[in-house]
Order: sequence, then C-alpha cells, then structure tokens
Amino acid sequence: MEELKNILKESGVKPTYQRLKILDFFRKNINVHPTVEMIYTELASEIPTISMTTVYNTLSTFIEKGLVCGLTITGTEVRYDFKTESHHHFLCKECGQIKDVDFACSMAAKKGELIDGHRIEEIHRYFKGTCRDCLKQMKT
Amino acid sequence: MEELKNILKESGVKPTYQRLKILDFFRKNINVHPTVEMIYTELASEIPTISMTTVYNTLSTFIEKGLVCGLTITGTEVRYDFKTESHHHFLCKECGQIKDVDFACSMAAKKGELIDGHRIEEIHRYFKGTCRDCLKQMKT
DNA sequence: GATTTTTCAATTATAATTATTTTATATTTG
DNA sequence: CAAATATAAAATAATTATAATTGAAAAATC
Repeated sequence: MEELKNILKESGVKPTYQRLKILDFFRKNINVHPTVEMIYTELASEIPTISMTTVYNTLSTFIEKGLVCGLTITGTEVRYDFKTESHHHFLCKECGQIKDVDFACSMAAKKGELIDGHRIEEIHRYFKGTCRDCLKQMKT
Repeated sequence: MEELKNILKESGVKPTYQRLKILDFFRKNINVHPTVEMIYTELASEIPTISMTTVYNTLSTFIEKGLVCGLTITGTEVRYDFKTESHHHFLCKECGQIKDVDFACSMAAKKGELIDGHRIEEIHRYFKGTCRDCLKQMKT
C-alpha cells in the first residue's frame, strides 16, 4: 500500500483512501480494462459508502495525471486502462472482454511525432473478433 | 448515379433514392467520416422529407453488407467510414475532424488470422492529437 | 395488391454531469 | 497542544444530454 501511495504522490495526486483502492483495483486486475460501473460495483462491497461520482472524479484525475487512459472501443462506454508500456487490445464480440495482445509493429509511430503533418498525442490500436476462450467454447 | 446503383445491387441492397443519396454523400465526402446527424443535416436540404430513422436504417444495412464501417473513436458517437482499402485514422482534438492517414505497417494483421489465439474480424488503428490545419492556425 | 422502404412521433437507455451537503484532512492560531 | 478554521475530497440525489431504438402509419416499388 505504501507503494501505491508513492505512485499517487509522484503523479501529484493526494493519496486518499478511495483513490488508493481504485488504483489498487487496477494493479490487481491489470488485464480487466474496467468501466466506471465495474470499479464501483467491485469496490462497493468493501467500501459501502463509495459513490459513482467519486469513481468518475478519480478516473478524471488519473487520466489528467497520465496514470490511466480511456479506451473507446465498444462505442457505448469508456473502458479504463492502467498505463504500462505500449500495448494493444482485443475486444471479444462474444463475451465483451477486452484483452491485451502482444503485437509488435516494426513501424511504430511515437507520441510527439508527426504523421502526414498531424501531431500525435495518442496511439490506439485494437482488434475486434472472437477471443481464444470463446472460440474454444464454440467448438465444444 | 448508374454506378452507385450498381454498387448497391452488387452488395445486395435495393437501390432506393435515399440509399443512393446517402451512398453518394460518402462518395463525394470520402474523407469526412460523418455522424448520422451530419448525413441527415446535409441531405435534409435536398430531401426535405428524409428522417433520422432512415439514415440509421440505411447505415445499419450498409454495415451489414460491408459497404461502410463504424468508427468508435470519439466515444460519444459513431462515425461512419466508406470502406476502401485498409487505412488508418487521425482524430483532431481541436476541430473534431477525423482524417485518413497514410501509415503502412510491415507487420500487418489480417482479418481471419489469429493473434494470441484470438480470431481477428476487425482491425482498428487511429491516432489522436492536433491536426495539420489546427497546428498551422495555432502558430499564427 | 403484397412487400419493402420510408416517415413520424414517442420513447428508451444510460453514461456522464452538476449542485449541494457531508465528511475528512490540513493549517492556523491562541 | 488543542481548538478553531480553512481547504479539499467524497457522497447524495437529481438531472442532463443525446444517441439510438421502437412501433405504427404512410408511401413507394415491384
């Protein structure tokens, strides 16, 4: 928990209980890419007083400070992603899960660079389809 | 207009007046990536009786038949893209425009292929930042 | 004249926001 | 140090905003 505190402090975010628990959730579920709803529901069992507003506010702060980023893959809601090194995503149309995928691109564009004269600030890449687990289930 | 008719027929869509005009809009504004709203507003001046529902219905049909695809880049609404060869997009955070960008990746994944065991059906790649034109304006 | 498509109007769904109150934390002061 | 004050964050509840959907009637097409 001390470690989490330091992560927040280093990002210039005051380490409150709620913020620590939300950050903790990301750390413990690194491959979940949750919605606000998911985070709220999960934490509500442990923190009965927590509110959606707090989750929204916290995520806004986290995005502002660059701790997480928002993924607009499904089109209906924002999925949040704890920022680590650059990686890509896979949305399964069957189960709705978003999974990290390992996909190296030799011609990687970088933040700050220009492409056709446009300045890049964010790079997004994802695939849609049927995930490994759902494919397996469909066979049986 | 005969050409547009054939495009629809070949895709198994009956070439009605509204559908032709919507397809025509895509052809004439190949780099616009419009919302339903944009298409409706634009066509309403020419077809006063056209309705949002028709635009929604038509786009659903077009997507089903693979004529266009939906882009969920902004997170608030679906942008529609007339399908040509594979290309990528750039969303300008300043002006909100989505532009095509020329960006070849030597390690291109393909539809139908597997990645980490997941079956790919759609490939999406886009950048966010400040576009060429907005950069130019900011300097002056 | 039967089928498909379009139109109209109303509704739904729900993510996200806002304003206000309450609580917690930090700072000041006697 | 302890009480008082100030500041920041969290919680409550209500609201907003709007993209998208639905069902039924009208129009067009074959």
